[in-house]
Amino acid sequence: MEIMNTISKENYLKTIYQIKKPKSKKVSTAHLAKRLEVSNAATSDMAKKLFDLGLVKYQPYRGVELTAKGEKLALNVIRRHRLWELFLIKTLNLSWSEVHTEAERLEHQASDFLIDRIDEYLDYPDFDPHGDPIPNKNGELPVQPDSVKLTAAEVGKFYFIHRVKNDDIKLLDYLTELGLKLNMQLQVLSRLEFDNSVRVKINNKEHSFSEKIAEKLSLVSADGEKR
Amino acid sequence: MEIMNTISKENYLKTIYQIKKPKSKKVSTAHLAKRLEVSNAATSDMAKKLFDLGLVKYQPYRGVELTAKGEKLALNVIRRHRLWELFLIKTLNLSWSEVHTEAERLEHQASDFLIDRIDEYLDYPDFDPHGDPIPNKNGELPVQPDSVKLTAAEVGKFYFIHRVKNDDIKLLDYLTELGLKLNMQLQVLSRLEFDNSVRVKINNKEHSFSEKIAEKLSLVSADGEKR
DNA sequence: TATTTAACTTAAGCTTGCTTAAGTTTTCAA
DNA sequence: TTGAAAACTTAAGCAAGCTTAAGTTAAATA
Ligand SMILES: [Mn+2]
Ligand SMILES: [Mn+2]
Ligand SMILES: [Mn+2]
Ligand SMILES: [Mn+2]
Repeated sequence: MEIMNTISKENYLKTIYQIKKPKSKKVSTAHLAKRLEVSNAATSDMAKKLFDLGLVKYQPYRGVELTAKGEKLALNVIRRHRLWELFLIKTLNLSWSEVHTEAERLEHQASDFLIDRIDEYLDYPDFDPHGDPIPNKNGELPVQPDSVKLTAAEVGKFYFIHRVKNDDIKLLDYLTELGLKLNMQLQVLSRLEFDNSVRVKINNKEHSFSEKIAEKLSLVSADGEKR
Repeated sequence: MEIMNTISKENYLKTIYQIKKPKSKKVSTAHLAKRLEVSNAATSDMAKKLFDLGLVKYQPYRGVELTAKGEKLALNVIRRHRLWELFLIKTLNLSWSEVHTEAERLEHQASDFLIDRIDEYLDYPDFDPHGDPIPNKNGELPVQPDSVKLTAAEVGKFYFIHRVKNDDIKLLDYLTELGLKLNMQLQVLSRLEFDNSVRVKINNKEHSFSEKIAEKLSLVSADGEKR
């Protein structure tokens, strides 16, 4: 078993990394299948191949887990994805959702050389346009600031928008439409007990977000900073 | 037979377009095979598939020729390639050969939307970094200026470097090393009858190019222009 | 024009990454 | 603790894009 690096394998590794929980790092093949929109049979099959390549631990009926080698490759795909996103936003000024869609395909192309040049052009950024951390070329993640989800933010306090989960393109488009951008300041006005929706003030405009949306927004405290 | 657009098919179409002569547009499967570095059997096989898709005319033992539909697709791949090249040169300042290698892979990725945004960013350029014409989104090529190859240029006259054939990366690197850039002015000093090598002056430095190199350089007359 | 050789195609078979259908193994509720 | 249901895997098979080996056709040459 030698060599690898196909688009399909890269997507499996990346997705395993994205799905895994911090504690139990095991990912069921069925869960993987759902995310990748392929049959369960296909993921079982691939699990065996990735195992033979030393990229995952795998025991039938017990799910997969990335090995150190597999995780490094996964982080490299993620790095490529996020650098492409930031690069396209900086140069072509695309929107959150547009950039994500393109990066989904470009992440598998581009040599390491090109990615490093993009990294250099962007001055070695720590975060991508959604606030997601960008692994460096050694696969190390930048230190992340303390953040809370909007669902858990304190009423009355001021925050900066630090990260927007980009697993749903519709949401990204909606937030873009509202004029929301990363690093904007935000004040939590109130939280409705009935449905856990949150009222916030951004740029002197008030917005109400459902719990489902609030869950996707991560904030860092703006205490002692410019208001 | 429906749908298409795989990386492999795009490369076949592009290569057929690149190989074909202006008069007889037929391309032998063996010639294609050599250029694509696959077996003859593989190109015969693919010829049938492209025929079934209505992208080439093909009769066994008679070579292939692009249909209008096939040519349009080929030009679109070429458009994507050349816009990527120019975009990467403009933003990241890569060299001729670097940019060509990356574009070779990126040409198959990127949505039409992204390509149009790159086109817009570059202000709808007519030529790529090697002086190759960039088809517009309808597959139309820009009007090309009258040019001569350095092999046929007049001794004593002044020209601008208009185009450098980029089918050999080693050559591109060599020319880059010499400091050659597109649109530079050049004077033909002499031509040696023995081997058809040419002496030229560029930027007040003299260079001698073999016939093989001179053939790769296209020039436009600099008459009546700044010297 | 006949025959040899070069050019090209077809046949058979491989790998990758899928699918559906037919097993297994786990899990969980009784 | 047991058996039905859920979760997962294996088997068989397909399409794409290759390969090598065995034809076939066309071209060149005598
Ligand atoms: Mn991907
Ligand atoms: Mn992102
Ligand atoms: Mn290509
Ligand atoms: Mn070019």
